[in-house]
Amino acid sequence: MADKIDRRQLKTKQALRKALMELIEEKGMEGLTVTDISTRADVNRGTFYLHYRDVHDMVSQIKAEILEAVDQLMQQVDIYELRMCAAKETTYPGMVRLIEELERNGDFLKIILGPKGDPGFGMTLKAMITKHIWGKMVSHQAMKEFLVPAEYLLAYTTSANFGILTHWIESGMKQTPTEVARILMRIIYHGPMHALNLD
Amino acid sequence: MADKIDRRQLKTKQALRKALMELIEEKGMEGLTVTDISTRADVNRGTFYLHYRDVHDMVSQIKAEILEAVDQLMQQVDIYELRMCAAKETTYPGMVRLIEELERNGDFLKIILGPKGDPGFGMTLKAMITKHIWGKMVSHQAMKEFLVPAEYLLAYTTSANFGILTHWIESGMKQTPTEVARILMRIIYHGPMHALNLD
DNA sequence: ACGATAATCAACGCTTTGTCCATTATGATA
DNA sequence: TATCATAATGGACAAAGCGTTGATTATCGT
Repeated sequence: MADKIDRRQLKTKQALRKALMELIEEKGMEGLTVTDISTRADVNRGTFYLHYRDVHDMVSQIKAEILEAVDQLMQQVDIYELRMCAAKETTYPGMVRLIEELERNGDFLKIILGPKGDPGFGMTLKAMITKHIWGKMVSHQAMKEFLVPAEYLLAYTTSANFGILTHWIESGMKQTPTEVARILMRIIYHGPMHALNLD
Repeated sequence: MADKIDRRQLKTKQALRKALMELIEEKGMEGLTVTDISTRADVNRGTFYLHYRDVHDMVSQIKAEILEAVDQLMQQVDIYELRMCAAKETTYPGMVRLIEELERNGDFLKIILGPKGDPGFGMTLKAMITKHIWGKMVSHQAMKEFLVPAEYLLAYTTSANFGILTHWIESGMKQTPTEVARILMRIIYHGPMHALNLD
């Protein structure tokens, strides 16, 4: 962290990263080649190998950065506050911050979560949601007799909320993070049926 | 369809397909090579090209077959019967049939829906669920004022149910199709909160 | 200004690809 | 069963990408 001050490395890394994003957007992840990336970045092919082992390694590093940031923000979520805010029909600030972080990486996420992206990334995100949010909620309940196995309930809620977020991202992030947070909280707290206004 | 009676073609196709599944299971989709497949299948590499354009094309054909079958079964789902069965706490036969079809292709689905699989396949499946089941349900409701945009409600319910199915597949299909159908119908009809037994 | 090191350039052997061809083996059919 | 059609084989081809190397040049930090 301390000795990454050489501008030459930064410049080529930025160039490579920019080229990667462009190429992924144009042709998807499939058949993405080192030659392509370095050519597009106007960087010698050999130089690529001074920074990354291969294409997969490069993409992995970017994914790791984003996952790290998201994990930190999720860790700070307080379930009690979350429920309180939901009851009061206000948006929980921690959730807004989380969604803002997603928005910040919108271009990459849209691709990596899209049809030509990396399913493993989405699964890791889902696992985070379970770990930090829904897992805690369910375990908090006194272990009553569930009508369905707890693991399936977790799969349900986690997928549902993840689905909302990916829909937002894939449909072009037309709502503000605050609006998305409100949608999420309403469905989370009141359930989908109530959101349908059927009660 | 009528002129596919040459056993030679069938045999090599089967061999190639078997080899593909084995290799995917061992090394994932990444770096899957024509040479690998034909070698494993004990088939001349040139012969591969008599049947498929490349690896991607081969996988696509298998995906298409499964999607075709699933689509047909979904098309036959009758929402009214589905709701009736849910109310009576019985399992809707059409849904069981659907899940049985998934079970039949379990080995392939587990890989294609897994972390190294093809995200596009899952998205297509989700789109089918929306089209055949949840889309109809929501559009059936008189268009009341939803508390959240309808598209997000669809994203929620579709992802949720898809999440249950994938969890079942990824965790090794330990429940019978009938059991999964019951889990699905309970959560669908009563909502996740009721499934938690919190009412 | 100088030493360190990042980036370049050219070349290497290697693997896979997709496409040939002539030849052999096998299935369908009369 | 004999015959014709065609599926599969084996071998070769150029093209492309890979990962690495060594000598050289350019740029950075101090």
